[in-house]
Amino acid sequence: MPELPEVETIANGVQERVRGRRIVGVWSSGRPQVFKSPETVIVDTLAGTRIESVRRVGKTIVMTVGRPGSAGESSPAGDEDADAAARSEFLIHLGMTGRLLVSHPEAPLPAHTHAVLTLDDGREVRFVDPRRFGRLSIHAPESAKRPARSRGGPRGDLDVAETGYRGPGREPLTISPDEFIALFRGRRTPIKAALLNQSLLHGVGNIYADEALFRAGIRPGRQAARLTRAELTRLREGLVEVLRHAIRLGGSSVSDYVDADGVRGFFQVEHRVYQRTGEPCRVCGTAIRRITIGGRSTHYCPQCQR
DNA sequence: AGGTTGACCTGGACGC
DNA sequence: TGCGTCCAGGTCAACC
Repeated sequence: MPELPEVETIANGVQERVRGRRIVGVWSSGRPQVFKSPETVIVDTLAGTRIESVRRVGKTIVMTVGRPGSAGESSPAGDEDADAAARSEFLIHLGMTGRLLVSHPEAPLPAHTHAVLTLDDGREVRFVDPRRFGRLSIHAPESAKRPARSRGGPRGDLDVAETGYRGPGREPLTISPDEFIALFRGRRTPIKAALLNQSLLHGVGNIYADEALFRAGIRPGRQAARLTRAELTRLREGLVEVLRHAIRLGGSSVSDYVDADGVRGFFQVEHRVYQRTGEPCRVCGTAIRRITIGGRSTHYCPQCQR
């Protein structure tokens, strides 16, 4: 169930713990389906690098590493291309059950561990995923194929943003109201299915899609293209509200799933409809209904959502 | 091309 | 107790 808020919390928690550390060893399990890039590429790319940052893009954790000694760490101004070449991005997708742990080496290795990064202080970053829906890969920087000069504008940090991993869709937390509305123009699919489409908005999964539709008072089966501007405006607001609320809750419990060696659940916002089939709506008391849309269980209040 | 469906996985819940 | 069955869902490939 890691969706945007959980992934954001984990990325922040891992970054606090490992930023600036050097990766002195890389181990992988050899489970083929977990590795979207060849394991040898992952090992060769990461070994000996320094962790510069860990951030979230959609549902993906992006670990940016630099190769010390080359231009990576601090190069003279005007050498951005060399900078980009010395930098790589390690993409970690947690799938359904993936966890990214920062552990001391003496902590027992959990079952279903697929990759371990050993840091220069002895700690380990461990990727654990029983169900193996998670994916590990190296993002090939686009600077290599980028045309000589990208369209004007200031250089520097912007350059990193342009060449770095951008994800398949738009960011729900920063997209403008007009751009949000435009995403659904002409979409004949149910709004619930459109919310789950990562090439439109990335980061929204089954839980927050249901919760956002409830807050906006919209039935999940409504055709996306038929929603009014007012409804889509409410939907964006409901989505941002529930995502931000979950991120706030996650901040206080981050150590439970970044530092823990045992299995812990992700934090739960108090769901209003998700997995509350048959229970009374918290607003009107009507029994929450469950249907299937796009092969996913979908929960809504037949009274509050129209 | 947009839309829809099923496969991939395993642990946990449930029924008998 | 133990076995079988079903369900959870993010993403991708295959199909319409």
